[in-house]
Amino acid sequence: MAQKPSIPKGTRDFNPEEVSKRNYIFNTIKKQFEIFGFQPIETPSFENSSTLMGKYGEEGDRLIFKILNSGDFLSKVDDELYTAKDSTKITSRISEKALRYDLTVPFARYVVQHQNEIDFPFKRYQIQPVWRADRPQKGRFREFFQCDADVVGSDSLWQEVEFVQLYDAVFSALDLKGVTIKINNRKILSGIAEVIGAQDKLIDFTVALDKLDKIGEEKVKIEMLGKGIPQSGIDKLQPLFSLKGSFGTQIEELKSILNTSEEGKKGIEELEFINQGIETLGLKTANLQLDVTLARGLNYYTGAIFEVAAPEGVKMGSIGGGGRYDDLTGIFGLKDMSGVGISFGLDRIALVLEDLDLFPETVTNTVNVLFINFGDAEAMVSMKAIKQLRDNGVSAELFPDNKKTIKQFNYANKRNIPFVVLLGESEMHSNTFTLKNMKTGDQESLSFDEMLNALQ
RNA sequence: GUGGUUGUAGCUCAGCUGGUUAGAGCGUCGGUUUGUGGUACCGAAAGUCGCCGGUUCGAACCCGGUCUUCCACCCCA
Repeated sequence: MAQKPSIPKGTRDFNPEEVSKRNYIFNTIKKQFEIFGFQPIETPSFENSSTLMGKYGEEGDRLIFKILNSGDFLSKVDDELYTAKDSTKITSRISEKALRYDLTVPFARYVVQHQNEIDFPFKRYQIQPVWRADRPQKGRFREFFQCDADVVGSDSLWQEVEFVQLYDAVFSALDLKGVTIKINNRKILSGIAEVIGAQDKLIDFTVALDKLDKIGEEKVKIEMLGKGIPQSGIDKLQPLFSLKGSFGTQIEELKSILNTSEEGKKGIEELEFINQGIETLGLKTANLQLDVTLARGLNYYTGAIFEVAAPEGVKMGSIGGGGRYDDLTGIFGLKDMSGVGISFGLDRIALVLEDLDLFPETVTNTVNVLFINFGDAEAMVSMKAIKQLRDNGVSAELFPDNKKTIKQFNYANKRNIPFVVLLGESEMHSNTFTLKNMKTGDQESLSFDEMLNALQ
């Protein structure tokens, strides 16, 4: 055997069974998106670098796959730049395009570019692959699918309520019960930072706070101190570390912490509105949980922040995330356009469903009936019957080669084909079909119409 | 990007402290007179032991690099 070919790290091939399973998830999500009134769009797999660079922070820029210019790209690099070996500067000269990193920024670009054709509020969904030059881990790939639903052009909090409902609807439809939808609000985080005198260190503060359940209270405090947050401020945070209980009790606790911060109070109001909406409307299988340590996507989120955790006992990073971004289209020059959206991590959801064995048995499509090949004369008659079966919506096929019957039966077994038709010399003469049920082993001699009836 | 980990037939793995022609199970293919299967029996094919280089009389095994796997950090779906 020659040297084995391979695929780049963090990418995957999908076999027929895997594709079927993934399509099942896609279709379920898509159906709910449409039921909720979202419309599909697609954007190119690569964008101008200038569209993407700088939108995800320094870390994000590093993880964007850059596409090398065509032609003699080095000719644009002068000797001085070349000798300096400054990767960042050289990159901007030799690469002007980059692979899509997420679906939100391209969507913002889309909205700005097509603002005159769009009827606002615009509810769009988008299911496409994205690429990140990350180091792969379990559930972390360099090419993966995101399923995004966003609304732009409305700052109504009913949208947030709707997105919580949408998460619940999708995960319920997938029979993935007990997911936790965590919610937080950027304004609360800003408010806390304000109260403890660390407005200018919001990101450092939240990054540290985000690690609370992972590294514990003490280490979080140490990290905050290290980032220059004063001890007096950290002391004020004390009630936050022991924040527990229901949505309502946590809100009360937050009110007392944030009573001096206007922004913080605004955040609390927003959370209460969303929570009240959800309490009244109810959720099918998901739980909504306030989590003040949740701090994702702060580079652009301005209000609500969402993250979905798999049901307890499943070891997996978040399977969904999202939030409100008042200023997103602002970076592309369109002011005062508020947006809010959520994302489903298809690949991780697939891993979780696999883990919990939640895929329906019927997801894998296989042909319904295989005709055994006994030679060209018989095959011709078989093909006529197959053509009629197909015209009637029955998936059927002929084994292409006149191999030993035992081989043909083995093939049917391996492909999980439920029915086999034997059409040999005697059937040809009597104008009948011997239909065998491969599960039960039963077989009977039928006319075409009887066979069609049995297979439909 | 940092630190660690993994890599032997299609798949899952074995291979003792480096020593002659690298093994097993499953799968594949062929056969048990090409009209009946998923279970039986017989037989066969299949590996530059991830790749490159080094140490050694000799390396799947030791050393270095590189790629890959998985994990932690970072970040994130």
